[in-house]
Amino acid sequence: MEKNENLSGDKPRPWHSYHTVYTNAKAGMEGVDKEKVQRIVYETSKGSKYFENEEKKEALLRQKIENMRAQRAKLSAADLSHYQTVADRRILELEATRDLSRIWLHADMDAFYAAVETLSNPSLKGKPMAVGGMSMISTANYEARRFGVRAAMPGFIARKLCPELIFVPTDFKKYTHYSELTRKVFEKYDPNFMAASLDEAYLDITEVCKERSMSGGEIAEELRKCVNEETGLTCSAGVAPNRLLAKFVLTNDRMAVMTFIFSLPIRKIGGIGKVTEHILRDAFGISTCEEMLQKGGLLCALFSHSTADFFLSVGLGIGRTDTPQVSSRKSISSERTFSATDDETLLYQKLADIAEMLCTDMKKGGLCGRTLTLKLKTASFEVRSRAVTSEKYFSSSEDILKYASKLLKAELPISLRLMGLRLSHFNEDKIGSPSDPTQKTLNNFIVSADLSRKNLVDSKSLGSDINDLKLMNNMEGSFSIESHELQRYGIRDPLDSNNLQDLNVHHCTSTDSVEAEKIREPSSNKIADKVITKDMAGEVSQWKESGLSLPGQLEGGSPDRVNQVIMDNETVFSSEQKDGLVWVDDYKCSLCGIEMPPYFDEERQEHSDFHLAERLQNDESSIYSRTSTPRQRSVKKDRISSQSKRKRHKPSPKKGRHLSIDMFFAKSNQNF
DNA sequence: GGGAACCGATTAG
DNA sequence: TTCCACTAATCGGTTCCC
Repeated sequence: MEKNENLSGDKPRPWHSYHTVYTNAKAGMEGVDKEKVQRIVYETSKGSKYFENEEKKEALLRQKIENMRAQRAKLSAADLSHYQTVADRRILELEATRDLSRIWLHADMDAFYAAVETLSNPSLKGKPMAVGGMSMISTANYEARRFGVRAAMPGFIARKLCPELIFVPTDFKKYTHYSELTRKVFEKYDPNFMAASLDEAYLDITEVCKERSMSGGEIAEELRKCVNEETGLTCSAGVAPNRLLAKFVLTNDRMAVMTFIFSLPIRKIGGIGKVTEHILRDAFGISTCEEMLQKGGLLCALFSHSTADFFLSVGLGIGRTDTPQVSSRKSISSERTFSATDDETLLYQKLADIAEMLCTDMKKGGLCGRTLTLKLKTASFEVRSRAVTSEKYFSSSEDILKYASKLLKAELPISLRLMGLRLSHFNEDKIGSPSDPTQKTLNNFIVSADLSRKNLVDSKSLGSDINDLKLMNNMEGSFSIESHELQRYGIRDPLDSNNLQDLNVHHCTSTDSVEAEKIREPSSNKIADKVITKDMAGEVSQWKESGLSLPGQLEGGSPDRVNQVIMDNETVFSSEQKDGLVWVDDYKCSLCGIEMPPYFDEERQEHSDFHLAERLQNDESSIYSRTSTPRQRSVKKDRISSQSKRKRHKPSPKKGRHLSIDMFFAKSNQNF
């Protein structure tokens, strides 16, 4: 059946062009009929929205690669010579940092979740089994892997590959228990070990090796036995001079490292994923780590400092050897997938649920944040994010939902299959402690100063003459004036309904100072109803039609909350009175005499904010006048909504003509 | 020009 | 029958304000 279809197609083997990660080698997948797996995955996916989106992404990647090839072709002989010199110098500098004095061990539990499930239900032994569900698999045991089934594969595809596959739902309580048992073993070898996940850890075993006069390999063997005795589970362990290579077994000898790394495919390196692999291979002909060094000049010419640095380090087999300080969490998020819908009532209800989930997690960690990011995945699998930063730190579900609703509202109408909320920019203070924006600003100042210093140190060793590389990013493509550029010149599209949204956000934020104070009132501490009723949804559309901001009732429905919200509304709609401003004859400012027609809504509001700010500045008792004026805030928010507007006109600015050299390498400087 | 905020993209488990 | 998750981190680009 499948063969016939393939034969009748234009291309004899169309699945070959469908790049998935499922055919990559993974433990237990040796001998898998890759072509068969690839074909089944293709046939199962073909025609779906997901598939179409993947095709779009691949087309963009091909375009990006073409673009890089074109840039590469533009380099003159002089350029190439220059960047080769840059690369050579950088290689020498990196080589000077090589540290062969440490021994790092990487422990990785074998098919962890599946193994734990088999331990608690021995009847699963020997049968193909996967932990997860029809939508996604977390782990597959080795019996299932022989069929091509693997982690991060949708369950329904896995079932096509292996019809007798047994599905076991995830049970994190169980995995956490076993994880703790393994960590007790790890602690014996390195009290400061780095846990990479529930089933993975990096250990600096240098001291243990010295104390016991044992080699890294011997310690690794002992640790594996110990883990097995304590948990009944098996694990793999690699040993190397640094964390970049700790998944392999290498001695602390430069030649051993270089010999090994040279023939190593780049995809084996942590931080190099599917996209980077394709770019390096198709644009530069780089497949092995050795080629990273051979083509170092090109990499320095066409990539950023840090990226080129990472590539050269990979070519040299140099990775991190220090034990980083325990870093605190930087963000917390919650997201949920559901059947795609454009029903606004339903979307607001789901948003309220997610806000509640996030709030619960925030409370567990005692966290407060001030930047809320709304993540959206459309019915066609396009992913977007929209963020807003508040002057004050917050963690209540009411506050989360308030900001989230504003962000979502700007995207409507839309058909979504996923929504998520992330809170970041944490306050170090715990919930319940008095909120003092001035103090927090100071904290932020100290933190950012530290970060700046760190970045400075990190980049100090880089050659400054690579700075001009950034020019390369702007070389491609022609320019035309688009919506965002119009925005830049202060020209607004009168037909853009989002101008109203700008106004909405503006109205709300211009009163943030007043509202923020109110939110701290005891009444706001009460838990509000999270579910938006149909009636309330009706109000949503009413407010939408009116082009005014969402009233707070829609963001929390308890009577206590309603009182507060009414007060908020008063502040929203009467801020002009509060600063004493009246538009004489609906035209002239009563305070300074400036003339502004009634339809200059936004400009009028900003003008009103100006007077309000002026007044607040005179009021020394106002803490907000010491940190950020309403004028400043309103401008910020205006920018936020402007950006949203731009995206709506041009959903993927990076996907169009402005194909610059994007960043590809997260984590590259962290773990290695 | 530097910094902050926002956004999209990549990676990993 | 089911039809591609969730959490976290990071980086480069862009825009805007000071």
